[in-house]
Amino acid sequence: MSTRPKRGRIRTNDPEEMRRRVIDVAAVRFQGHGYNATSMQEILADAGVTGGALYHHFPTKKELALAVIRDRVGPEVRETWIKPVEKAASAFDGVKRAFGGVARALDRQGYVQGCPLNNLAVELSAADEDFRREIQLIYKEWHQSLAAKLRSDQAERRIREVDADALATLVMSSYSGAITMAKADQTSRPLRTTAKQLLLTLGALVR
Amino acid sequence: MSTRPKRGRIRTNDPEEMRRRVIDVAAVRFQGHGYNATSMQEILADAGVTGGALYHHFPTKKELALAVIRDRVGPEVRETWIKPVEKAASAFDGVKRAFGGVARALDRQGYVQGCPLNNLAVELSAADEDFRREIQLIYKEWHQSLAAKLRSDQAERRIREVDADALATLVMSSYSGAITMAKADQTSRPLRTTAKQLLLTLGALVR
Amino acid sequence: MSTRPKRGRIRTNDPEEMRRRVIDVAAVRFQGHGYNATSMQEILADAGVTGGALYHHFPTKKELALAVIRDRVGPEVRETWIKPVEKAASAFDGVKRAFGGVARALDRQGYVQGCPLNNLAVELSAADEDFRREIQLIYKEWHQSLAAKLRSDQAERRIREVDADALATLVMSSYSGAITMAKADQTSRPLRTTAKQLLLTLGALVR
Amino acid sequence: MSTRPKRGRIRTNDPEEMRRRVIDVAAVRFQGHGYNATSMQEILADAGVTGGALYHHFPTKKELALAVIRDRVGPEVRETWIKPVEKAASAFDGVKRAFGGVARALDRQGYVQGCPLNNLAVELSAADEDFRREIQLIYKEWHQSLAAKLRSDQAERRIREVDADALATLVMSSYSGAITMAKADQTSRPLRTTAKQLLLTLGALVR
DNA sequence: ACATACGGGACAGCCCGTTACT
DNA sequence: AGTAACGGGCTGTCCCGTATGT
Repeated sequence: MSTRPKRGRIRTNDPEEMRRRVIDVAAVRFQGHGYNATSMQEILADAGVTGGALYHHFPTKKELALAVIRDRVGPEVRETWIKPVEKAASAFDGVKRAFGGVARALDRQGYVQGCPLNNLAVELSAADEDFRREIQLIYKEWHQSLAAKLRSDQAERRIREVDADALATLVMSSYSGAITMAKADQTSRPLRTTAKQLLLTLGALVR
Repeated sequence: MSTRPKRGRIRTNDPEEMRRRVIDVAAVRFQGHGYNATSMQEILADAGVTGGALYHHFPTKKELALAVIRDRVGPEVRETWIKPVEKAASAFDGVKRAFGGVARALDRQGYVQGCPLNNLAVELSAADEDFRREIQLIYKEWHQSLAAKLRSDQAERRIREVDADALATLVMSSYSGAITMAKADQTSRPLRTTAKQLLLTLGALVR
Repeated sequence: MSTRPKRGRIRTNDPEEMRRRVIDVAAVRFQGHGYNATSMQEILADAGVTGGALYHHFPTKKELALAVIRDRVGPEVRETWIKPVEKAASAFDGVKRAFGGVARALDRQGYVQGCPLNNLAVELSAADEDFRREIQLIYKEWHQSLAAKLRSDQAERRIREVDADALATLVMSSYSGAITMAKADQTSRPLRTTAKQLLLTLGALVR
Repeated sequence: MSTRPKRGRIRTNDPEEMRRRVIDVAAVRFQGHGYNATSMQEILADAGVTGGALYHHFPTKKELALAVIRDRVGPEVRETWIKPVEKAASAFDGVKRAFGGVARALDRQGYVQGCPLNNLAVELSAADEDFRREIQLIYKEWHQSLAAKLRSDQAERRIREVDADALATLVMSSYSGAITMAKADQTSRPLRTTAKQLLLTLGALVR
């Protein structure tokens, strides 16, 4: 009547930690190979977790992916775009920092996996409405932060009048597309070139 | 005692047509659900082709996908971007037409599947070098056509001096990103907004 | 509104029994048709086991075959050769019993499938090193038991001096070859004839 | 209306040569991986022949294997056993030469694939009566040549009276088993040891 | 909370053989 | 005599999810 498990595995009974580990691994894999090309078994093995444990926390693969989007992809966009822009002296400056930060990160890694938001948006948003909604929320937050910065620039008369929403969209579009092209090129060049040319446009608005 | 095959289908021995049918179906599916989410069986059934026949023409799924990229995705980019730009009076005009054409197509369809090049680039170019190379070729062709148009505009003094290559990259980036966002929005709006704002930038160059 | 599974089978969660059933069926099939001519589906169906269950216990066909060699072929050689020889009054007697036992078994069955060790050794030991190693272990154990018996015969001066290792090898060779020829003949005759002639040789050693 | 083939392959129109090439390749593969583990496609590719051509000469895989047995395996046994025994001064001498020849051949090759007759006998003779019959014919021929030599030795009073048929069977059994064990050992040792010990037995008969 | 055992069904790829055609 | 196109069916493996048990 011993209570210890029959074989190997140590049982930690730390649900928070387990959840975190699983999501971390899943985030990395979904980012690296995509959602469909990643099997639950890969995640299990990598996280050092058994099926029972995982399915206790995440009843389906989809549920896990939604958690990844909410708890990892969202925060990452906030970290790489929203915060830098908010802290920056101007929208121009914020965009420059964000692009630059990502480009440097790509160069450090040596290979280009692309942006998690972009990857999942392309792979999943047409296939499943729940995924799409969750992804869309992040795009919205991102867009709002950029538009807000542009509007505050205008309010403080640092730049000429423009359609802040449209310009924010252009910034996001060009970033997203650039990172896709960087992935196809396996180089940060498209990202850097796009940044340079986009900043020329933004710079032209400065009074 | 009939002499026709007992339970088989009628054989036509028309390899070209069979190849065409398979690639067509595969192109649609890869575009709609992505490469990994599409099973060979789906393609078989949809194309009305047997396993043996398909295997004869495309020994692996990858081989089929490479054929799709070469024979369907490439031509489609040529049709929607390269030709319109070439025929247009100016780069500004070409970009406007291309964006407009795609936006109208999206609205006609009712749902947004995204751009085949973009979808496959995101899903496959980090996972497999052969895919990446093939995709990259299309990007290159697209970029060259745009840059060439910009340079000819400059040569004919229709626009101010700019870095044609960088500007072409920006156009491609913003288009690619816009279509991704349109997919996440299931609406042509991000595409139209991006187009509007991008064209403002291009318009500013016109003398 | 019953609470039992809608269409599934009853689950017993008896891994030992399930493993046993699968290995039993596999052993019979590998013996009857050979490893390569036996499909996993045959084994599934015959053992009344689902793919998932089998995959859980034996991730590959090879793994299953290794288990068959260890848990069925080895014991069978022990039963038909090693134990009879150990229990026998002399090596001569042991060899006689072993050959006789197998010959009688063949006649009872009506058809000759050969010796499992021999069959797998021929089919697999050149193709895969892991198989070979596992098979070789059984040969070694067999050889040791025979040589030990011969040496004890010599020690007790029941037989003349001979190279016990070499003689043990000859016994094994002639048995293995005889059973192969019995298979080709579908008759126990080659086995009986070989036994008779081999025992003449062994008998000549008796003082 | 040109008559030349559309693509690559050169057409030689030399049926004899084609047949020979196919059988050669098949013999090597059946010997190396076994009948069931060898695919027709491997043979096709290796022989540089198309499916149609092969199936023109051999309607089924089985038919091809039967041809291999008749035209390659049989002759090889004749070459390695029957002729050496016939030419030898005595049965003792013939057996010595045959074993020695094979052992040297194994050492030259570096790895042990076993004896083609033995391999096919084990893999196929229980599964298919046609194979068995064809294989059995070779065993019979082999047996007759050995028994005849032993009888002529007796007639010329070189050896004591023995049951020539039984002794021939023992020789064949021990050779067959020895080569199987050599395969499992991936060494010529079991063959050499068996030969040594068997020749002691035969030597004891010499007057 | 978590681990093992298990259910079914799908996956890409390969099999042997045949048929249309030159 | 020989080629390429093609027909179906089957292979081993792996999938996601659930049930049982501790």
